[in-house]
Amino acid sequence: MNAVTIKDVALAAGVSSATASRVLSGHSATSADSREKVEAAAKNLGFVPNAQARSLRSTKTDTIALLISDVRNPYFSDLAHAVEQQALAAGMMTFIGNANEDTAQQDQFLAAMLSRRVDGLIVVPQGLDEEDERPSEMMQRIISSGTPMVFVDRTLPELNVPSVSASSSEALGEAIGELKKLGHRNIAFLGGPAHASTARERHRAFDDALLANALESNANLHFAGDFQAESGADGARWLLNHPLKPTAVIIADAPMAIGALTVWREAGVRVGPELSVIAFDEVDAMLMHHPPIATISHDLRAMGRAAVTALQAVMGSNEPEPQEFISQFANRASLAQAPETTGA
Amino acid sequence: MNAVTIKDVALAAGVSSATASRVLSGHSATSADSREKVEAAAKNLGFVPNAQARSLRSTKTDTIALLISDVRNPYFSDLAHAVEQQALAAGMMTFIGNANEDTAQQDQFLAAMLSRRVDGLIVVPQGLDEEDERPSEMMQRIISSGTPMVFVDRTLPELNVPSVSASSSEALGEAIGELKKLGHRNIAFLGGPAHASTARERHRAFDDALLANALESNANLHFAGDFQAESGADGARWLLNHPLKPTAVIIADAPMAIGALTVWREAGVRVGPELSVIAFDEVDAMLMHHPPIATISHDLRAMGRAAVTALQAVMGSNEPEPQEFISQFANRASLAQAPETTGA
DNA sequence: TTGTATGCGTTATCAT
DNA sequence: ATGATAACGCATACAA
Repeated sequence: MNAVTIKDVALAAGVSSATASRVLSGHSATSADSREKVEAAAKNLGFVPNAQARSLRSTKTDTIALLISDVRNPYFSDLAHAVEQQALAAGMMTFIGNANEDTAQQDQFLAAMLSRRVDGLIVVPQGLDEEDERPSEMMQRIISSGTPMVFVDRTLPELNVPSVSASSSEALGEAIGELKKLGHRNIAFLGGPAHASTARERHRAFDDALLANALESNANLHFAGDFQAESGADGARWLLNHPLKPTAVIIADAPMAIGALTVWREAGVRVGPELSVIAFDEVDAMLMHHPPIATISHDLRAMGRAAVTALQAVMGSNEPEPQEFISQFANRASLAQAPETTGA
Repeated sequence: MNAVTIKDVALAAGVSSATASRVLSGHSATSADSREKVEAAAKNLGFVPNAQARSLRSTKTDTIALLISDVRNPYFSDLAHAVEQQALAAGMMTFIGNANEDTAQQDQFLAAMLSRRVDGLIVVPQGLDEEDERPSEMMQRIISSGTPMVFVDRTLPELNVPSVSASSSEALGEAIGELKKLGHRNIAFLGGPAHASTARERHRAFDDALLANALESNANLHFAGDFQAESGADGARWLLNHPLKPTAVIIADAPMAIGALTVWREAGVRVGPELSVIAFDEVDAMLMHHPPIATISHDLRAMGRAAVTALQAVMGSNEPEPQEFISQFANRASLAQAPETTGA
């Protein structure tokens, strides 16, 4: 059993617990002699400092929390990896939590982190409450607690929390331009849930891109999903039955794209020749698909790093500069000439 | 700023901090009257208990740690998700850590968890030290600290730690049987690193399955990778240049499979007709591939749940029953008749 | 440079 | 059922 405290170490080293503490935390001045003795004793006894006691006293934990909305979405696990590595380099541990696209789970994790007095929070926020359209009580509690927090990927504009996000306007402009050049006119959009800022941004950018390319925006060509695979499948079926027979489609995230592609495969729709597909998020599954799916993606490593940097600024009570990353369009074989149709 | 402690709550409620504590932690008997007052005051002041102080005193954290070897591998993020959900149901938080297939990172995370006095550990262990073939010092320290720990997925046989693992013998038996029926004789194996027990188990089961199907085992048909994509790519090139011209291949995990499939695609090798492929781990990318890749997989949700249950047994100082999950073979279009060859 | 003493926020003990 | 008080393990102000 582990009951070895700093007192035991001090005793074994023949010094006071204060000296032992000073040696082990490496701060104030200590003599070479005591350093040697204390370090030997600590190693000998297998001393593991109690982080609870330490940070209870020093009011810092050297730990940040990262809340993502879906661990199983490779997009977010990439982001998590980037954040973790960057935080590690800055000497901080990262607690990764999963909201599961659910506000209640988000709040539970945030409560646990608040209770554990993490030094800061990096959050992919869930949306506002459906009923009263306000941020969750927990969000407000965090803010009034003064715990440093930044948003990453998504944001809640009404909250004035520094955010690191991405802009897909340019990429979508390129993408739609390419589709138009190939002869597509009816382009559908399988979007995410309106409560996610990224979903709204992508939808808006889609409409803007149509406009910029002198194509008509048609609300009937927008399907509202929820960023999960099942809703992508629903969207795929919706598209197959659509009276306007769209020849191209943009899909707002990878899980939805996977759900949709599965349906189209089963329905015998040939992606590329019969239906041009562009998906947000460049994950393995997009590249393994035959033909490879054209994607719009961002540099998640950079976003993760930027989030940590922004958080550090807040922790040092500086105002971080708002960061926006520009998405990239990658053209691939899933785009092809629009098939001849009787439609517009 | 958040400086509201239980004392503030007690003061506002007009009771002692002891009573406030009793109400808020829900244990001992309290009067309906004080319960009401304390809860009101706590809510009012936005009281968030300090978990550090709490567990410093109570020597429990209601928190377990889960160490996986690669967050970005969907296999492990599925496992993480299952563990987290099950732990949540049991009232425990989960700290997820990432070893990045690296012993040093593993040990760093374990040290942090030990220092934070988690109630228990669920670990996908990295292998033994390359030089002295012994478990890392940190592993030994954990064991001698008496912190409850179970291994999941992989194990270290020399350590006598309860483990939850999978057996792929049956599934590989079926898989190889199917390949033989299709006329394959030279079947290659792209394996994982010998330090991972799962890699050894899969390799052994592969050899056994050849034997059981009256096929010859040939060490030259085994390629040693490291479970990462790049080594899968190397393995794919190795296979293309192999003198025996294998017509079928088993790949030990999803990242390696993705690396390999990418190489074969670029080399113009038609998976299925020209090369039959079976991959461990059923992830999206395997199903999106054209043709869909036959897989051998286990029920990760069940494994995750079993790991939590086993850990709870250890925490209650019971010996958990060793658990072994049976892998499933899923036949798919990536298997086809062996092409005519001049080889054996 | 080192030791003594105090406090971080909470819960357990021992009274009442 | 409740209150006063000590204690958890560590870091720091102060004194020496």
